[in-house]
Amino acid sequence: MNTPAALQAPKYTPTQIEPKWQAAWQKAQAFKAEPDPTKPKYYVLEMLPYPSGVLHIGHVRNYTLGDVLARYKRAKGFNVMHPMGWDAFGLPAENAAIKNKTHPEKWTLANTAEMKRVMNLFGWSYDWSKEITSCLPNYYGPQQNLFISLYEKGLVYRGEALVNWDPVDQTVLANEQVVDGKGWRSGAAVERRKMPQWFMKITNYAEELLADLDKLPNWPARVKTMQENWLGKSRGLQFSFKVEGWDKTLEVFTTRPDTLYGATFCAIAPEHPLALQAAQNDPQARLFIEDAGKLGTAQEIIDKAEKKGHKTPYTAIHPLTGAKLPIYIANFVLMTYGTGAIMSVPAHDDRDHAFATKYKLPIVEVIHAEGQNVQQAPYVGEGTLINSPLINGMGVEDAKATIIAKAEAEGWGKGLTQWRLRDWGIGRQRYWGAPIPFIHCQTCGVVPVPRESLPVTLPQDVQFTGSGNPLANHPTWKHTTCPKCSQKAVRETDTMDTFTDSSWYFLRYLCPEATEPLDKQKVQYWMTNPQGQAGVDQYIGGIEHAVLHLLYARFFTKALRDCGYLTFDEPFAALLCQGMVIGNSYQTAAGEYIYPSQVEWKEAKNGEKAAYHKTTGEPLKVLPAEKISKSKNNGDSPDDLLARYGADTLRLFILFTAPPERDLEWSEAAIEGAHRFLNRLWNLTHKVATLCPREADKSLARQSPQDDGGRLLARKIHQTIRKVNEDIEKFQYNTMVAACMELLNDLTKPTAEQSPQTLREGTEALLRLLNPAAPHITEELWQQLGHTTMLCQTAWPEYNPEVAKADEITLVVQVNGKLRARLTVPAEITEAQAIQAAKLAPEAQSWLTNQTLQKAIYVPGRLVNLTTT
RNA sequence: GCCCAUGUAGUCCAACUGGUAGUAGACAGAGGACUUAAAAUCCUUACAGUGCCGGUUCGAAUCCGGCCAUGGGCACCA
Repeated sequence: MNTPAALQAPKYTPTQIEPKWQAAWQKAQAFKAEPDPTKPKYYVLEMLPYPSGVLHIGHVRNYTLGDVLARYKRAKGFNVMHPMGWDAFGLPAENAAIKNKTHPEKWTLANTAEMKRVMNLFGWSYDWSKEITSCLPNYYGPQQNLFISLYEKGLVYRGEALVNWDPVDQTVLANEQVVDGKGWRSGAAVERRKMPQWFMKITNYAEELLADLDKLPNWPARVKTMQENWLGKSRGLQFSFKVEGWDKTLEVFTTRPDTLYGATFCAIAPEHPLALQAAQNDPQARLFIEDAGKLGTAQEIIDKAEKKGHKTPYTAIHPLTGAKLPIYIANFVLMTYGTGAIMSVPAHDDRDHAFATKYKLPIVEVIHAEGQNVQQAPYVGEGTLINSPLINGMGVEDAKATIIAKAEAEGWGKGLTQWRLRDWGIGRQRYWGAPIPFIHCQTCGVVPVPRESLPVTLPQDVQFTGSGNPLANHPTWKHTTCPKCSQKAVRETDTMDTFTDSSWYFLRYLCPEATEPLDKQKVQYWMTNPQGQAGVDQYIGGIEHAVLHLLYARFFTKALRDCGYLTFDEPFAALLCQGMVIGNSYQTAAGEYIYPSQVEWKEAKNGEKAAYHKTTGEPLKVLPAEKISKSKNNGDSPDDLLARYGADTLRLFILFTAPPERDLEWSEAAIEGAHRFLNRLWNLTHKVATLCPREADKSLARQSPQDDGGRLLARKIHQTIRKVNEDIEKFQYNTMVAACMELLNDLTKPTAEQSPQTLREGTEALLRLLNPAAPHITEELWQQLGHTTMLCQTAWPEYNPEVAKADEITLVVQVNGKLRARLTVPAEITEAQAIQAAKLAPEAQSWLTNQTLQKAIYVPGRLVNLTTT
């Protein structure tokens, strides 16, 4: 049905129109956001990227989701804040510095420039004047200022932590740098080592962090559950064992005091003082502790490792029975949890059972349940207490209370609320992070850097050898004088965990130029709502941040509130966690990761397909799909796709291909479909521009077309407007795009040309609905249709419920739950009429004859289910 | 190992949250039209499926229990 007009239309060339409109938006400053009391505000935020240098498809997904919302809300009349920046500190820059001899700052800033270039090609509607870069002093300086406020509030302290120590490189390793118990660079076996460390007192806020989850109805339930489990509030008994052969008592915490009579041994962490004591006269114990240390600090590794123990000469005296319980040093007990020691009840705990079986320790059943044999498998459920003189016959809860009361009365223990959450260790022995603004003085101790001397900046002339901490190794940087006594002193050489940078960036976006860390007025405008919930109105980011980043940012908000910077409790009023984009990774025999674009699939002799390197032809190992990451190179830069299809196609495709929360295995297979759709939209609009002259002030609703085709088309248009509205509000962007495709299918039917005015209205509505998803082509076509105001400054279309209303529905007739007939009935049918119609439905008759009707279930607008006896 | 999710045609996904499983929408396939031919475009169209086992219900893709597979997190990757 190509009309001459459509044939004459210019070809859709994204490479021409996309830069044109990007320039137009920039010239109009269309996305600039400043406080405006006359408009409701809307703050859309996407998680800021780590500038690896490659913008991959996961970013494209994240930022397109946010951009649809930002553009939609602008069209709805909101004053929209939509900023972007760079989480620019972190390990990869330092690794690159060691590998390529480039300075981390040079490497990082080159990466941000490259990523910003690509980001601009996508037409995301950011106000770039709000950009922050966390590795620059104008960001981390204010952060140091806030850090000192937190210190003054008592929320920062020095403590000790266990770290992965690489004895060859003399450096602390991140968990990801430990591979099979060895340092990834040096290959040396790691040692778990205790180090002085900076902490933030997040545990002060444990109760509030838990309680306030209830104030976040617009967060995904799964994220709240994960945070709740992470906080891990539990009620239990902390008590002490007297120890034979030791002058101190052994403190343990248990959530199962009811099983106290079932305790048959104790287990202590390899770093426990009693373990160290035992090691003094026992070389075997020393070896065991050293060996346990090789597991490193990662919980996963410790949990999965074979449970091992070493018996000490000490015994703990059971507080109720006086029994002597052997004390084992155990590789699965960690000093950083609770007291670093546990009572072990093998009959009713999985790990204890495995341990007891291995070392042939007694297993004493104290909770009985039918059909359970605790000698074979532990039983952790409810039951009746046995073998426990004080509490025999009780249930678990009563028994817990009784034991706690007894311990408190006799003074050997007390009931206690325990949290799984530990304080946040924020110090890093690395160069590429915000310097912790403190000075160590021999006489005055640890002294904060005076605020007027901030920022404490990183030195530029640094050697990156991979050995030790570059800041500590720098010849002059750390030497300074004490701000209190003016004596010679040294700077702290630890830098901050990069999670610190991302814990408050959403506030600094609102006032990137402010001399104070935060401009209270601006923060107040953008972060609070006269009615409704305070915080970022919609935060969007990957599910991988469900716990750490989001918990730290929540903590920071509460801490800054208590320091007087903020007036609200929670940073993010609503949260959308997009699913991961995952992809296979490809590895050469040498272990190098190859980008998917470099991979070619060829048929091998046995008929199966195998992966080969495109240029070298070398066979590649295909690894299972996982999160696209910079270390695995399993995501291509979308540059190539952009050049072939344009930004609008990519945006539309990524929205269309799956609902936002769902994980997505990357495949380009369906991208052609999105491109085809835009081409059809292009051709239709050019046809409409010539066929259907513009009648500026006639709205479709008032026009009420007379003919049937026109009326049906008008209905479809208004149903689509309604659906797109609903879908955007619910983030169902995939079905939103599908609805637009449906409308286009109707608009391109030959019959649509019989109602030119409706056809034009429909095309215009479609352009407006698609604008948030595909902003460039819709702007261009809007202009082609004769409009002079940009779409990004045009209000959202309204739908008319009268026009959208259906007048007939399909009524399904079931007999005993089985589909037997479909009837077409008027939309406003009553229940009685519907049941009557169902009983008379011809196709249902054979199922109803000689049957006695029991009841009729009516679901309005849907079905009637007739049940028989 | 522990915590949290997910599982529907050959593929990606719909299914108004317990009510017609697909004339939701696409990709791929087949056939046709147009073309000297190809690409592009348009038209027509087959196939078949709720991971497995059990339960609740008039009715289950949807709720419950168990299992399997996949993904995310596990505190120094971000």
